[in-house]
This record gives sequence, structure tokens and C-alpha cells, in this order.
Amino acid sequence: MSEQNGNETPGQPTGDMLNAQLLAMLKDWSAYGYELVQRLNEMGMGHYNKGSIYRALRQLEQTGLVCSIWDTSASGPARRMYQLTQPGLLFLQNWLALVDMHRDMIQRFLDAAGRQGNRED
Amino acid sequence: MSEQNGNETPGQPTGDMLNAQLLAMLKDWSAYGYELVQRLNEMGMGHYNKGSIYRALRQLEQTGLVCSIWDTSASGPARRMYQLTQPGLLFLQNWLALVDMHRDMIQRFLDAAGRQGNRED
DNA sequence: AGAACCTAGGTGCAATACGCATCTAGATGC
DNA sequence: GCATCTAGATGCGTATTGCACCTAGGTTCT
Repeated sequence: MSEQNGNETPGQPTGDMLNAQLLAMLKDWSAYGYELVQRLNEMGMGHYNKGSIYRALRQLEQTGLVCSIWDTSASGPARRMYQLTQPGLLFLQNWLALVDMHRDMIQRFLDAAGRQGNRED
Repeated sequence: MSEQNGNETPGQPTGDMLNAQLLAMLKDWSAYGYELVQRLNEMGMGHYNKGSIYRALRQLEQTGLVCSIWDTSASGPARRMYQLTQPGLLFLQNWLALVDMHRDMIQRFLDAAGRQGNRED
């Protein structure tokens, strides 16, 4: 994942986080890479890298979480259409559970008002 | 972030995700690396890599999200004690907001019952 | 004493992941 | 022809990562 950029702002989601976003977007309808790149950027959560997304999709296919076919029906360059697979859906559910744990854990620590000293730095 | 391992299981959190876990654990009390390694592994969310955790802590210090001092008061090898800084707390809050967006986005896609075809793959 | 083990932090290296720029190629418009 | 948009992909230098290994203080057992 992209690390800090010198301040306190988290970087863009990459790795499993980006994978999960992509899989989620493929849940109920096929899509192709170019489309996903645009939709991710429209969705506001930071601006994504084309190269990383295309490569993430190819890797998701290699590991069987999505599958793809070439779509030449539309005019213009051929599109590689992706679909979520069953393992992909499983991954997504596992990921959601893990993110929930992560989120709750952080929330718990943030909520726990300084029980010893509450140093202000 | 660690990628797939050939099945549908997400890898261990690394990158910003690991950073957030570490920062959260430092919220209200200082701790040292060895301790954090053990506590992370006890907390169940996968088993973490010693090297990655020590390096993450050093990098968090470089970017100012934590600070550290050597603690030689206890017996045994010296411990590098870490504390969360104000920027670190800010990072944590920003991260939580970002994770919430990520989580909600995935949840939204998972909940949206197949609105077109609902292919079972 | 010294061997074995635990704590604590760290490094070296190969493999992977990433951002950025660039490339190919079809289609459309001028 | 030439510019531009769509669509996918790659090359390359850097950053991260996992794994194994190393240093060093301390305790326990023999």
C-alpha cells in the first residue's frame, strides 16, 4: 500500500483493498478495465493508477477470483470483460469480515478514553 | 499488501492497514515492538511478520506518526518504547474514515441483490 | 563455567508490488 | 493525413514484503 507522503494522510487503497473494490464492482454485472478505472475515480476514494488496476485485474484472473472474455461486439478497441467467480465472491465476504474486525479494533482503541495518563504528546 | 495465496483468503494486512493497527494499539499507552508483535498475533487477525512490524514502526517514526525512546529500566535487552503523536492520531482518524468508506462501498455492492441476471457463475 | 533458551531489535536478499510514463491499436472527426 | 478518444498493456526504477538470519542481554539448568 502506498505509505505516507510526509503528512498524516493515508494513501490510496492498493493491494487487497483495491482487489476488494474491484471484485465488489463486479458483483452483479460484468465490466471491463477502462470502465472500472473511470468508475473508481468517479467514486471519489482517491485517484487510482491505470497500470495498477489493469495489473490487479490480470492477477485476480490468474488466482481465479474473476474470469474474462474478449468483447468485440462494440465498436472501438476490444474490451476484456470481467466477471466475478464463486471464489471471488468468497474472497469478498472474507475480506469484508476482516475489514470489519480491523475497523472495530481501531474504533475500540479510539473510543477507549485514556485509561492511564492520556498523554497529549 | 500481500496478495492471494492461491485460494480465496485475503492476505495479512500490511501497508497502511498494518500501520493503523499499530497506531491504534499505541493510542493510550506506550509499547515496544516485541510486545506489539505478540499482541497482534494474539489478536487473531492473522499472523504477522516480525521484520515487517519492526520496519513499519521505524517508518512511522520517520514520518512523525509515532516517537520513541530507549527504555533500559527493565532487565533484559533495551526496549524501544513507542508513543503515538498528534499527527499519528490524525492519521488514525483519517484512516478510520477511509476504511468506513471502503467497507460501506463493499457492503453496498454485496447487498445489492442481482439487479440484472444475477449470474451464479 | 558454559550450554540452551528467552527476550528484543535489527538486517540482507530475492521476490513482489507500485507509480509513472510510454506504447499499440481500433475508431472517429476534421 | 493527422489529432483525438477508447482500451489494454508494458518497461523501468523504486518501495514493500516475507523469510531467514544475526547481535546481544539475561536466566536457568547442569
